[in-house]
Amino acid sequence: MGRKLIIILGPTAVGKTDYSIREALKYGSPVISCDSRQIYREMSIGTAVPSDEQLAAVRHYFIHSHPVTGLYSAGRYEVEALALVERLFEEGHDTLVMAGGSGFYIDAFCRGLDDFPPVDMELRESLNRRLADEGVESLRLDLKRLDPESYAAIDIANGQRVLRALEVCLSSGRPFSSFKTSPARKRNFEIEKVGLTRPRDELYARINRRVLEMVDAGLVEEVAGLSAYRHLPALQTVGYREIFQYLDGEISLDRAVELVQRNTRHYAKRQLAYWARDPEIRWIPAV
RNA sequence: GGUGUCAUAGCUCAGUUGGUAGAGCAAAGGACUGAAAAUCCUUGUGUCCCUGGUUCGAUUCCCGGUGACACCA
Repeated sequence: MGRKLIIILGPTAVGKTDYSIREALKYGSPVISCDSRQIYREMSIGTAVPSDEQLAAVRHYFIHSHPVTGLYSAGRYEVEALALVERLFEEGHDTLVMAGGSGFYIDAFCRGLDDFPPVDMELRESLNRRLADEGVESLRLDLKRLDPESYAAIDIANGQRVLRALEVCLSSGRPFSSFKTSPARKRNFEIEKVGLTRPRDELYARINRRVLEMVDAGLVEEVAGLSAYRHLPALQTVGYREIFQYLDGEISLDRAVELVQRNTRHYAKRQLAYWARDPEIRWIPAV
């Protein structure tokens, strides 16, 4: 019997959770979440994790599984999710269900990332300070010298990208580009990608409504309780940054809600652009 | 009912000494190899309220209409 893994993807608020639970029940599979924010233990309302009933109905992995204080990444997800999937297949599953909206994590899982050296956090912090103080140009010049190939290939207007390439060069003593071999790692199971779609106006209406529901459910309290962590990458998240601004007295609650709605719409748009070029996805209307 | 002000992009408005227009926001399109709900790039959107007049030419000036707002009755 061939082993198969079905990935259910789609923009935020399209209806992945309901659909994935139905699929999981059909195959007797757990749901393996692929969501870069729902993995965090301390975040619930603002990340729209499945409800308690849904979590009780089907076993979920990578929901509330990691602390916000630990640095997470697509690379770690690739390793951890692959190990889990391997184990579940060994235990006798022949069809598994994965669901999530983090396109980069899905790609890391399906195709793999190259092996880059581990990041020195002190180096990253000092580069971040340089980026803030001196601007991108400063980092750009170093990258041009150390790794002209990356300099030509990456988006040099993007400070985060320039910083990443440079930190790999500096910590390894080798050009960032020399690590990129794009191996397209083979997986020993079949992968089927199913994309859920809705008309744009319907999706946006669902997003707007869900943000209001989050506020009713206590989003402001959840965010207030996380203020000690607000500078961590995990909290650089739609729905959290805007509420922090409200709690700081910079904007009204109404304005914060509007911004969360708008930024969530922008996020959905970015997700759709990311997947638009993936020919492996079979798109079906969400119901 | 009278007087005045206004009517331009989806919204808020700027502007054209008469040569058919531009900002912000909203919106749309795109990039992506360990921060990815992050980060970065690109782009418009038009019966200039309607009729008529003056003019080579009116969104701009004039007459009338319609609507909104303010004040006076």
